[in-house]
Amino acid sequence: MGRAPCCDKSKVKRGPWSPEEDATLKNYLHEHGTTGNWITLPTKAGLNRCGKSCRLRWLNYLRPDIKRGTFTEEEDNVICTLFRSIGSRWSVIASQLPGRTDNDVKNYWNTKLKKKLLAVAARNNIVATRQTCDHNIADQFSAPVPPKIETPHGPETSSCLGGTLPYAANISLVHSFDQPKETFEPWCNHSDSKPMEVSDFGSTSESNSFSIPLSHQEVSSLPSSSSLAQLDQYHCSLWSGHEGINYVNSEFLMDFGFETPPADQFLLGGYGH
DNA sequence: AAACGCAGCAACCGCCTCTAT
DNA sequence: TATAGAGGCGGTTGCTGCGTT
Repeated sequence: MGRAPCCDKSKVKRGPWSPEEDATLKNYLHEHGTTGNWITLPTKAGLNRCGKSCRLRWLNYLRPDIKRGTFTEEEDNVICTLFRSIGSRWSVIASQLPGRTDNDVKNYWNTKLKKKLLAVAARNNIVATRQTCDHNIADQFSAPVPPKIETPHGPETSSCLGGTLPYAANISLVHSFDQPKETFEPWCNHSDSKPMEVSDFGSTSESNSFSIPLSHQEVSSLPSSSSLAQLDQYHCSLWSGHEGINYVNSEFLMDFGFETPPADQFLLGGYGH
């Protein structure tokens, strides 16, 4: 027997929100906040809606800090990078893009970015069929070794979608996933690297690392097969750099329907160490 | 002008985790 | 410790508008 639904769907309104409903919800939240209970909120606010629907409407549309409009190239880079590193964890990715919602990021990925990446794959002569080439694709994205980026200011600002080798390929997961947690040591090829916010990613800052905060829930929700589960429970740190890079290129291919590579393959294709 | 196809996006569904009891 | 309810999330659906034929 499954869970009881959160509300009687036959009695609540569904579908697109009217401006009046938006105003009602907005006004109520402005005056009372969520009071910690979305389920009872619609009744209190005088809305004939499911509480989850109210929550979604607020988070994805009515929140005052929502950023609209097209995604910038920097945002593309962040999405590509994080998708490759952590997969389709849209809420985590969105948390690194101020004003963007997980729904926005997810829609953007599904409708645009994925196609762009497929186009890149096509340009690299990657045959996007499961039958022919899991290994072929992995090869294509992990080799040959890309040229080192000479700038002392970290990676160039080229789009991850633009070149023959996506910019995001220059991102590394610094932890060795095979290491037991107790001996976990962030690996970084730059002694002067320090954490920075992903929102700074793509800047010319000398720092070329960033970290992704993970809640306990997020960590525990990782699939058991994911070596990310071995990471520190609150911070999964990533570094980008121009030397000694570990490539995780095959990871994002799972979005194209390919198997997620084994954890140890995260570190394949690196060079310089 | 109508029909059709496609892209974009808002919204829903159902599962998982957390938390209170 | 077990259980139920709520929150949160990712996957998916379906509506709408626009472009093409």
